[in-house]
Amino acid sequence: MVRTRFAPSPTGYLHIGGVRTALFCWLFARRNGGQFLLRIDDTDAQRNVEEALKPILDGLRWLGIDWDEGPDVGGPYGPYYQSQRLEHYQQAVRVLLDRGLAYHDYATTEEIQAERDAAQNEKRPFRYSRHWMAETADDRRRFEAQGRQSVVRLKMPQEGTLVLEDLVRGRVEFEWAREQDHVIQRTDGSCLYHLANVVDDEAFRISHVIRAEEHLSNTPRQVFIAQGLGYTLPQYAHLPFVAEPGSRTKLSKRKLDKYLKNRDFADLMQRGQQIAEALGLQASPETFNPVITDFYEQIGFLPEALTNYLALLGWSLDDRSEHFTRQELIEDFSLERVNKAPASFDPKKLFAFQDRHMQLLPIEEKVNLVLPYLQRAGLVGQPASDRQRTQVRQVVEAAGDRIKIAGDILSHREFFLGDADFPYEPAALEKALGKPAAREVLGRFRDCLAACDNFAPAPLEQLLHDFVQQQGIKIGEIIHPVRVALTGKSVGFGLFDSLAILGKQRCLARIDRTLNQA
RNA sequence: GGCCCCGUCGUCUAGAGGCCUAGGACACGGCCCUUUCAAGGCCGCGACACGGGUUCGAAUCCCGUCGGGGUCACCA
Repeated sequence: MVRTRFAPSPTGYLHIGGVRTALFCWLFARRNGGQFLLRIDDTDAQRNVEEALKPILDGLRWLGIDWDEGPDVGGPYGPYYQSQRLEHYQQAVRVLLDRGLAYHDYATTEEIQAERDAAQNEKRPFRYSRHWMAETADDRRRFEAQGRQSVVRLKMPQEGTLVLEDLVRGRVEFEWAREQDHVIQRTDGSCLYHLANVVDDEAFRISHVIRAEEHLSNTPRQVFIAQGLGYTLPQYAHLPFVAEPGSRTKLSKRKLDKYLKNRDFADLMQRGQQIAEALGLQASPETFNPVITDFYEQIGFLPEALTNYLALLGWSLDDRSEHFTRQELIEDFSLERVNKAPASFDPKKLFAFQDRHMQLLPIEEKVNLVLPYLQRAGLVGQPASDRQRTQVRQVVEAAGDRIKIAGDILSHREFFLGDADFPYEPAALEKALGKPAAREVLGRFRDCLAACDNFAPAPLEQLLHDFVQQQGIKIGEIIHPVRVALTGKSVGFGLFDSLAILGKQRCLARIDRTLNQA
């Protein structure tokens, strides 16, 4: 039975690289008819775990990454919070101690540091001298009489080689003698991640440990613990990490300022901020930026598009398949086809995937997607009236592929504002209607419209062409002024669609308002 | 610095000795379509890090060099 797990710490946000790891774990489990579980690594938690966990669980759910066991759903091996599993870890420490694979150590932090510094000065690799190692009860009493406190350290082998068959990296070798005597239990009796991790993976019957590459160097000590405890080793698969845009360095939330200097990244950020602003969202860059999953949910990305993009970041099926639904991903995913080299995050390419997925979305689904944005911006009532819904549908249809993300509907807000309320772009107004002659033409066209009683796109187009011919003008001379009069903008979707959506009364009102502008 | 990992167009990648004059996608540039903006179509630009081997033949195998990254906590 394949069982994989994703083990987030409750940090308050879901990092895009973390999602990619979770996605691969999930895909692998689903592909193989196995289970995917969530474990919360909160051994070090200071803050309110539930609160800090919420954005993470929400993000995973939004992406359709569901878990069979874990928070909210429970499961037979729970609890799934490390903070509630302390006795398991302490029990494991006792076993390691009994078997002579770990020892009580009474060195102070300063003493360890001194050894480290000495090694540094002599340019040799640091290895703890075990000077304050207590292997007998007598030793312990002696050190404790000095007022010393102990931690428990791993007693790593002094020789030999560990050969690891990693499912994505292949054969990897480590020399045991290079490994440190890591602390597994603190002075206060609490346990450290590596120990907890191994104990839980066994307790949860994890068959495949799929995690980011940064854990590769940690694997030997975990293998040592697992073997010492008599566990059967899981299969390991170390994924390449997601790197910064245009770099090979690991993507990190903390370097936001640096990423914002990247043009593509900044563009995405700006696009998001505009939407946030229109929604009156408080968008602190700390929690609202393209490194964090929530950002995409907020501004209206399609979860399938993000998933599709992320899956291709380090994995591919062949030399041409790019578009995958979630179901196709499940069918086609395999660890054998995961790359070894890190892949850098490309906001432009992500956007291209979003574009493609959006284009394939049926119109009604698009309407459903977009409606909440208009409602939150106060442009459409809640619930929307039939008339409003129809209008939204018309706008969405006319906008076509111009709506790349759901929040983009807000850049067509003029259709939902009063005829006297929508703003004009000053430059557009000046360019299209600055000259008196242009205003005269617009006036004449207004009369034409007033006489028209079939306000559908096709007849309107005919009407305009007839008008152009009669007046002996170029089509651009009328089309641009009309667009500005109707929408306040120099760019937008098809003019005849705009006219039809607004209807005769509103078109005339808007043209009159424009003509009355100074 | 030690150890470990990685190295094909700017980016994501295909490639498991001859199918490679290295394919696809995003981005970029040009043209076409067009009332603007998108979208779409066509064309173009553009890479095997370097040096040695092995071989009739190497992006693919071996060695070295260089470069990039990860990791070396009483963090996870």
